[in-house]
Amino acid sequence: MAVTIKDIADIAQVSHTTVSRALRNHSAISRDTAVRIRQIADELGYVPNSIARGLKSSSSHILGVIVHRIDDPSWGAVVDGIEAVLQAEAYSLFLAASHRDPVREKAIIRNMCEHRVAGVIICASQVDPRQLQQLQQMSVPVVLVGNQVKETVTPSVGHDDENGSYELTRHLLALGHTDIGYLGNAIAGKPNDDRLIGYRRALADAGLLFREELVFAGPNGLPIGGALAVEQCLRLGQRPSALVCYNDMMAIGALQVLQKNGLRVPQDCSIVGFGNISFSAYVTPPLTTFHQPKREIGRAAALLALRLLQAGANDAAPETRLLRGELVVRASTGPAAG
Amino acid sequence: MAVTIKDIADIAQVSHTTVSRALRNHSAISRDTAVRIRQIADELGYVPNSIARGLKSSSSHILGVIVHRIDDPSWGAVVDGIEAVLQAEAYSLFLAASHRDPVREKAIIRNMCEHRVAGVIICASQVDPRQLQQLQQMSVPVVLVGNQVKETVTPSVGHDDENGSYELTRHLLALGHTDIGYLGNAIAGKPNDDRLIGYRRALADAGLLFREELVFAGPNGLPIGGALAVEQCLRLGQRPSALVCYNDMMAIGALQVLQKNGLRVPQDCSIVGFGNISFSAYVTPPLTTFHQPKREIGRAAALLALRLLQAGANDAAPETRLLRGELVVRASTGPAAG
DNA sequence: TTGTACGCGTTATCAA
DNA sequence: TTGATAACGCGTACAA
Repeated sequence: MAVTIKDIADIAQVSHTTVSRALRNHSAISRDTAVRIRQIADELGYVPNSIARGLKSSSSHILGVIVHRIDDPSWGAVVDGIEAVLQAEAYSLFLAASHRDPVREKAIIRNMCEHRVAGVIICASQVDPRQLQQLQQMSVPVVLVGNQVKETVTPSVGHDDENGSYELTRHLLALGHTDIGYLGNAIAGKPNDDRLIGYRRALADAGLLFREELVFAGPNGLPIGGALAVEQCLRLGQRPSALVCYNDMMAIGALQVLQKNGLRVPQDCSIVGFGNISFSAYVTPPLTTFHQPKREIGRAAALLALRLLQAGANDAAPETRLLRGELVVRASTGPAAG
Repeated sequence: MAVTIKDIADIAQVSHTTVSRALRNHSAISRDTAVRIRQIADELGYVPNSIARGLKSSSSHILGVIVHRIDDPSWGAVVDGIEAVLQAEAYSLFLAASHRDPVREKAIIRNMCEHRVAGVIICASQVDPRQLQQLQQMSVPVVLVGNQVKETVTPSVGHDDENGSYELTRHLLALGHTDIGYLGNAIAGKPNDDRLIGYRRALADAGLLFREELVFAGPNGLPIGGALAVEQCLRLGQRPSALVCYNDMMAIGALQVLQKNGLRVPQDCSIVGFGNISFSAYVTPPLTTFHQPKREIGRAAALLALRLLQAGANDAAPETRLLRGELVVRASTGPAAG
């Protein structure tokens, strides 16, 4: 059994109240007793029980974070940013992975409610609105990261997908490309839509027609998804001189397929990713991409969540912050041939 | 304020004791009242307070996990494996990142003690023994993953570094290589030592002399570390025909430098990594490496931790499990020239 | 400056 | 089958 303030009180010959106050630097305690009590506490190896404290104060100092997968290079940095803020603010982090399974997601949210988390940050999830309701009913503030739902009344933090895609496409246009394809992610929802919109807007701004036949969709956002999408593209006889990919992983998969088919990148086909995951710099050729400030997004989400739960959830203006990234030009893009 | 069993009791006109029993399927409760009470609980949206339950039962159903960084491709999968087991066993996961900072690490462990975690899993950390003592004093079982300390009395799970390195080196030897270099990680400690041992043993078994001048150390286990190590190697005029790298990230960095210097891989120099991170398959050429069953390691660590805390920490035989991986041959290795 | 008494939400013991 | 009461460890009015 762990040491309690009562144990300390017995030894110090005072009441447990006095011990409680002494350890929490309460004003109305004589210096002598405070010092004496702290020394005893140290000797006994006293560690306050935050479960008891939480019960009393009905606040857990825990934030829940839900991701799809923990070993996902695009989200690890976001969680790392969240964790950094929480650690600085003496909050703890409850992490759970939904694996895109609604049943699991429900169980996770239930579990977090049972543990009375002070807030929840949900990453890139198409959350069932009923789950959110559950949280709101317990007046647990929720912050979405990389919101995937169109109409949102929930505070969220993300990056400007449309802008990123616009800049990437503009980069290719500036290199003289006119036949630019888009390799999308069929299961991404809103981010994919937004990136497609940015791509189309850039084309339009350059006075180019949008061509439906240059848009392909992979079954997921992994290298295999990019590989399948580009294979479909090649099979249909399309040979765009440049490809905008939903993300870096898909671009990497597409890159491999192009090279396997004897196409040189960027001489025969330029290619851009999205996200600037660390490995995008290490493929051959290094990938031109759009940097998402992931750690910053995580930090912003955590700060927003903390602010919401301090505000008492009453004046929770459903704020949405979009952080901007920046174009990272590497060697996978080059001038259009001819 | 959330709904409590007392609220339910008031409405159902019973005592809160009865409510507690009804909700927990206690035997001595009439079917009628049980059903009635459960219905009221549902209507009110009752969610049990596990803080209160934890205070009463002095068990938190929380496991703490400490990693260096959350966005680390080598550890994400381990944590994902841990999380999967915990979720299945209705445990929650407390995640914290130490960033190799002893001060942070201390604060993290303190925090976990305050939250009365049922157990702690520490990943790849050179933990200060005094911290472990703190945990043991609270009789919190600890499981190490990828133990970095030589003499261990703490249960741990890991992979067989020496064996992996041995197999990789043997693969190169079988291809006819005799000048094989080793690019180590200066800050890795035991894993690096073990991998070096495996490399040396393979050389010895093949009747080759170990040559100190073919061993180089990078300042870290990142691509830049591999790049610096191989640059040092080249600068010193050494031209091994094959390189064994501490891990995949270093191998990727080294690969880039070799190619930048006009050396073809594998024709001029074969190279192997370690770990089989997902991206090792997507560099050019795809990397020959040694697969570590990371998710399995995570699962094993979680299961071990749960077993220890159920055993009551008395008969905690300091078990050490080493999972074996397997050689993954890709295109970065080829026959020795000549 | 210190102590008494109570409550946070739940479970367990004992009695009815 | 149900209820009254105590207890988990801590914080805090209120009293001394």
